[in-house]
Formats: sequence, structure tokens, C-alpha cells
Amino acid sequence: MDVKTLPRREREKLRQREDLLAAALELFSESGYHNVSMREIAQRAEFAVGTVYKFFRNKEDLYKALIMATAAEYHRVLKAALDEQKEVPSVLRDYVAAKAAVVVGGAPTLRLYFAETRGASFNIKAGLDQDIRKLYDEVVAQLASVFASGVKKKVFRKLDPYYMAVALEGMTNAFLFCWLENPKRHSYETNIPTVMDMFMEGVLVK
Amino acid sequence: MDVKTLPRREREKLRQREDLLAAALELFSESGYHNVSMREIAQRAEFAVGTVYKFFRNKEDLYKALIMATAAEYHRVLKAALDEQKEVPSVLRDYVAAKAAVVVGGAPTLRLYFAETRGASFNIKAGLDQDIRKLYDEVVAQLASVFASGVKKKVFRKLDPYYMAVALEGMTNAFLFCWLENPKRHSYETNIPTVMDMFMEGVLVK
Amino acid sequence: MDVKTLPRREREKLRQREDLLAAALELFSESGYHNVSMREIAQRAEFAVGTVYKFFRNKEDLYKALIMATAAEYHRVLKAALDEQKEVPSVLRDYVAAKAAVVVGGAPTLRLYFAETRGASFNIKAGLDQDIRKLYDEVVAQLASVFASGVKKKVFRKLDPYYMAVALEGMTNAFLFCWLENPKRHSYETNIPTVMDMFMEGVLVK
Amino acid sequence: MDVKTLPRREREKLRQREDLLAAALELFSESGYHNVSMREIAQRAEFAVGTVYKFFRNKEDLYKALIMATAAEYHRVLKAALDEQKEVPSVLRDYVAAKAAVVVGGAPTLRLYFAETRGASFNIKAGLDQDIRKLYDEVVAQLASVFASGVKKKVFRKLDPYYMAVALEGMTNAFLFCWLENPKRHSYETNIPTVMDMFMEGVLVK
DNA sequence: CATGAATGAGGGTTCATTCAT
DNA sequence: AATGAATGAACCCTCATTCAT
Repeated sequence: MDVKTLPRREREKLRQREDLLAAALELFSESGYHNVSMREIAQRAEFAVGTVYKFFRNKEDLYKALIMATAAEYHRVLKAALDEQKEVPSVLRDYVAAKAAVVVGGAPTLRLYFAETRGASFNIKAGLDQDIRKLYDEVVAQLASVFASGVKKKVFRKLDPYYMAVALEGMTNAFLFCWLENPKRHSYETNIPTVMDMFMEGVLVK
Repeated sequence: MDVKTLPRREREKLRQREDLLAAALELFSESGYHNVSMREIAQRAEFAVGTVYKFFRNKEDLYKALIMATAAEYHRVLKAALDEQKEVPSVLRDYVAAKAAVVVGGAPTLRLYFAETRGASFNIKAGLDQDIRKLYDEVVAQLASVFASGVKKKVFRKLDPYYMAVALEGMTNAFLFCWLENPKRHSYETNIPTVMDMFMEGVLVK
Repeated sequence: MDVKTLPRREREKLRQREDLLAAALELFSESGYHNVSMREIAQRAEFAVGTVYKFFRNKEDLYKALIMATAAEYHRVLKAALDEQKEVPSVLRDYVAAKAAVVVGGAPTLRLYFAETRGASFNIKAGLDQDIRKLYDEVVAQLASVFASGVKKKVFRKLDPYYMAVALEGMTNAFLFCWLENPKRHSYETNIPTVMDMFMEGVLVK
Repeated sequence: MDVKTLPRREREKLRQREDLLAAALELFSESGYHNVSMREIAQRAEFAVGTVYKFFRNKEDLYKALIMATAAEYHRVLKAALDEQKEVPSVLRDYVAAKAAVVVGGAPTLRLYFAETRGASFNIKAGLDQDIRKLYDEVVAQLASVFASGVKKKVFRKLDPYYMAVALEGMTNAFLFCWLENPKRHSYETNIPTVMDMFMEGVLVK
């Protein structure tokens, strides 16, 4: 499966696919699915229109591939963080750190990803919604089970674990969204501890 | 300003404009900006296509008017809640309750509103972002100033007020989004206190 | 149902539809279904492309309407001739005369019609084949029943009526095709009696 | 002319050309000129697309070669039958038998052939019409001269020999077309004598 | 020499917008 | 003033053809 072991032709093909996806990503995240034409994508990637269709059956397919590739990687990382055998608070801290790292590492796609999971996306007819939501729901469920374990161990207060997960997701997303919009102002290295602290301790003076 | 003081003709025109916006809202929130045609909007509102152009210069304009009308009302309500002269925690509770009430009262619009403020909406090329973000930023700033006041009064811990605002926004949005997707499962009457509690107290056992 | 009783707007619409069909007919019968673009049809009829789609859902639809309109009229006339209560040979003579009259009266469409019934047409995916063949088979069946009646009355020799019908169809089509190709050389007024005579009497000296 | 006298390389090339034509024939007669792509033809013949262009300048060229090869063979057989030195009625019977044999032996091609000679084929823009029609007209002319001879010998009635040829062509084509469409129902062994009989004797009781 | 990846013109179709009625 | 027929630019996609390997 190592890319380097593939024949030269295959490697070349993969490279071109990547280029195409990169071009599409740039354009989609600049202007959105409906404001980008296949011609533009082809031009940006320095291909002819026809060539794009060698790699993707149609525009929807290309978009899906783009989103799902990011989503799959994103969720893989998050689940890995949640699978660690550590104390609950550490797991959560690592989870949030991992989430931040992915966002910071692959910024542009995430705008699209958020649009698909959190916003009202009407980009493509159907199917993507289902696929991507399923992935996302898995992560939230796993996160909830971490909270459930924390509650059982009396580390956390007796609150609904699912809603604790939703709350953490909401807070972290909000911060990451700030960072996406203005990376310079909202240094994520200092914010991540802040958000965790707020979440863990609350805001009231005790 | 009072509608009743306008000549009958003018009142009639305003009514028609409202009908048009209502029809457009329904359709946009069902299918998204790009999957709704001017013809459909006109038909739903029982007008001719040409008539729509008497009220709005073009499709983008109509969409902007729609979003901005919703946003303006939404922000008016939120700011009113924040302007109340009460103890800080009460102000926040009222703010969140007001936010929830608007969402629960006018569900369809909010999907569009969230798409524009929190998601990556690319419905229209530009301009809307600016206008609507300005409104939204005002609310967040005012919310932050409530937090600042709370910190000063030592009701809240010494955290960055802006990030406290972001955190509260993120949490409440996440919950409201759950409710939007599945109003039956996520009864907002019980969730709103839960989210406030989590935000105020944190999740750790003290 | 009289065209003149329709409102002016409706009459106008019908006129335009006719113009469109006429333009399409010209082009299709010059160059064939696949060598004519919707743009060309629109231009020939002096409309914009979009207008064509007000009258016909798509290219296939337009083509079908064209063929079926001709076919329906053609078959109406033929069946009328076959329904006459006369002696069998007269019925056949009238049938052939009617057929010739339709061909002579509406030449260009008939090339397309023949292509659909007798040739190997792959113009459109399906459906037309079925519809038009059903009409055609009805005519042949009715023609066969005329022959059956002639055989019963001993006017005709004891041959398979269906094949007699096929034979007459084949002969008349061949002559009409000659006429279509070169109307001047093959005057149909003299040929129709010739073909009937050959068919009735055979070619051998008795 | 003898294939075996050619160098091995040339023989190989001819073989490949045949394979290509065979593949193209299958596809064209299944789906029609415009519904078959060069890629499909190449694949069916197990060549690369580029290779097809070594044998044929373009798609039209390939189609022309296909039709003309079929037509040439077909006409060779028909002319051979007509060249026999026998009594006129025998020549005609043999001619029709030969025609039937070719059709029955090589069904798929004939659909295309009929489309080109008798129907309204618009597969390719021009040129083919001329070439193939010339061949066909030669056959009809020769057939007519057989009839002329029969008239002179008073075997046939004094009718226009050309129209007698057209009539015979029309009848036989109609029957062969029936057979092409439904070989099981229309056994050609019994039909050919029937059609000849009808043609020779007519249908009236004498 | 054979290959098939790459090209891009051109096809069918939609829909925001205009304007004569 | 309201209408909706007409417009045509622009979209997605296919496929005959070419040419570097």
C-alpha cells in the first residue's frame, strides 16, 4: 500500500488526483459548491475539463471525495484520541488538542466540513449528509461514553453525558471557528487550555 | 414608522413584500439558495416573476433582505435581554432563554442564519458576510461586556470575557442545533437550564 | 376545438409551436436527429434556445411530437380509407391513393417516418419505437383483414392475408420512396395505377 | 489480390482491420452510429483507441468502410445471380433467393444497409449516400434489364421494366424486413416462394 | 509501432433577468 | 402596475481526435 511501491504511472495518477482535489478545495472553500464551475476547477489544476472526469464521475462525486477524505482522517484522529487508556480528564484534553491540531493543520477543508455537519448545507442532493453525519455521530457517541465513564468514576457531576459531549463540541467548535477566521488574533495554543478550563471548572467563582 | 399611518397603497405594498419574503424563506430553508428558482418563489407567493423584481433588484438582494430581516429581529431581542439591569447571572440566563425562544419560535429561518454566521455559507458572493457579521459581532461584544462586568464584580473567575462569550455562544448554538434537528428528542425547556448549569458550574465535581 | 375560438394568446402559442415543429422538421429531415442541435432549431425558428423548452420538455420530446403528429394523421387517413364499405379492390385502390396523397402532401416528414418504421432508427432511446410501431401494425392488420375478406369472397387467391398486406405495403412504399427522391421523374399519378395493376394482376402474361 | 501472397505483416494488418470492422458492425447494428463511441469499438476489438485511427481516418471513415464492404459483397452476389444465363423467371427466383440468403446469413449488417439505402439515414453527413446509391442503382438497373428482356420475350406483360424492378425490390425488402424483426415467426423458406408467386401471378383470381 | 491519457469543442439544458403588453 | 413569454449566458458533461511515451 505504500505509494512508493506503485508503478510510476499509478503514482503519477495519484498525484494528479491530489492536484485536482487541492484545486477543487481551494475553489470550493473560497466560493462554495455552487459558485465554482468544473471549468474553473480544471483550469486551476491546469487540466482540461475532460480530464477531471477521468478521476471523478461528476461534480458531486468530486465534492464528496473532498469532504469525505477530510472527514475520514479527522474522525480517525479524534477516535484515536478517545481510545487512549488514560484518566478521563486527560483523554478529553488530548481529544481537544487533537481536534485543534487537525483544524490548524488542514484549515481550508474544515470550513467545508463544518458547513456539512453544523450548517445548513444544500450543496448536494443527498447521501453525503448521511455518510458524513454517521461518522460525526459516532465521534459524539464515543465522546459521550467517555463522559459517562467520568460520571461513574465521580470525576464529573451527574449530568447527561450526551449533552456534556454536545457542550464540549459546541465550545471547541466555536473557538476553532474563531481561529479559522482570524488565526493571528486567536492563537490556539493559549485558547485550547482556556476553553478546557472553562468547560471543566465553569465560570463562577467558587 | 407606524404601518397604520401609511397610505393604503403603501401598506398593501409592504404586505406583498412580506408575503414574498415568507415564501422565499420557506423555500430557501427547505432547499437552499441555489436550489430555489425565482419562478418558484414567485409561484409560492402567488405573484408573477416580474413582480418579484419590483421589490428586490435580484435574487441576491432578496436573500440578503431575508437574512437581514431575521438577523435584525434576532439581534434586537438578544440586545434587549442583555440591556436589562439585573444581576449578571440573571442577565445571562435571560439572554439564553431569549435566544432559545427566538429559535423555537422561528425555526426555519435559523437554519439559514446559522449557515450565514457560523457555517461556511457561500450562497451569495459577498457583502452579506460583512453586514450580518457586523450585527453578530455587536451581540458578542455586548455579551463580552456583561462577562467583563461579572468578572469585575468577582461573580466570575478572571477569564477573558470575549472567550467566555464565545464559549457560551458555542454551547447554546450546539444545543439549539440539536433541537432544530430533532425537536422531539431534545426538549429545549430542560436543556436550556442544563447548558446554563454546565457553563456556570463546569463539569468537575468540586 | 376550433382554433379560431381560442383566445388570441393561445392561438399565438399554437402558431409558435407549429413554427418550431416546422423548423425542426426541416433540419431533422435534412440532417437527422443527431446532427441537429437545439440551438440550430431555435435559430431556424427565430427563437432563443430557452423558448424551445417552453414547448417541449427536451430534444427527444420535440422529435417524438414531430413524428407522432405526422404518424397519427397518416394513420387516420389510411384507416379511414380502409373503413369504407366498398368492394374489396376499390378499397385497396382508395387506400393506396390515400397513402400516396398523404406522402405527396407532406413529403419531408415521411422520410423521418419511414426511417422510424422501416429503417434502423436509433434516434431515441425507446418508447417512440413502441408507439409508432403500434400504430403501424394496426394499419397493416386492418389491411390484412381487407385481404382476408377478399379471399373469402373469392376475389383474391387463397394466400396468407398478412403477407398480401406486407407485399402491398412493400410495393407502395418502394414507389413512394422513388417519388420522394425524385418527384419529377416518378409522377405518382401514373405510377399508382401501375403498381396497383402489377399487384393485382401479377407480371406474367396469362 | 490473394491474401496469402501478401507478406506476413500485411496479412496481420488486414486481419486486424477485419476484427475492427467486425466489432464496429456489432456495435453499430445494436445501437446505431451515434450511440457508439470509438472507445467502445476499440475495446470490443481489443485495441487501443489510437490504433483504430491507424486503420481509419475517423469515425465516419470507419462507418463508410463498413457499409461499403457489406454493400459490395451484397451487390456482387446479386449481380452474379442476375448474370446467370437462364430463363427470365428462373433468374428472378434465383435473384430473390440469393438476396434472402445474404440477409439471412448476415442479418446485423443489413439493418444498417437498409437504413442507408431505403430509409432516411443521417448517420454521416454526406458522401456515403452517393457511393452506396450508385451501387444500388446498378443492381436495380440490371434487374430492370432482366425485366426488359422478359417483356421482349413476352414472358411478362408490357409494363415499365424499371417499375417492375422497383416493385420486386419493394416486396422482397418488406418480407426480409419482417424476417429481420422476427425470424421465428416469418420463416423465410416459405415466404420467399410466396412473395415470388404473388409478384408473378398477382393476387386476383383469374 | 501501439498505447491511452489528455484535450477542448460542442451538445443539451436551466434559470436569472428583461420588457412588451 | 402587473404580467409571464422570451432571452441567452453559463452550466455540466461527452467523446472524437491527438500525441508524448
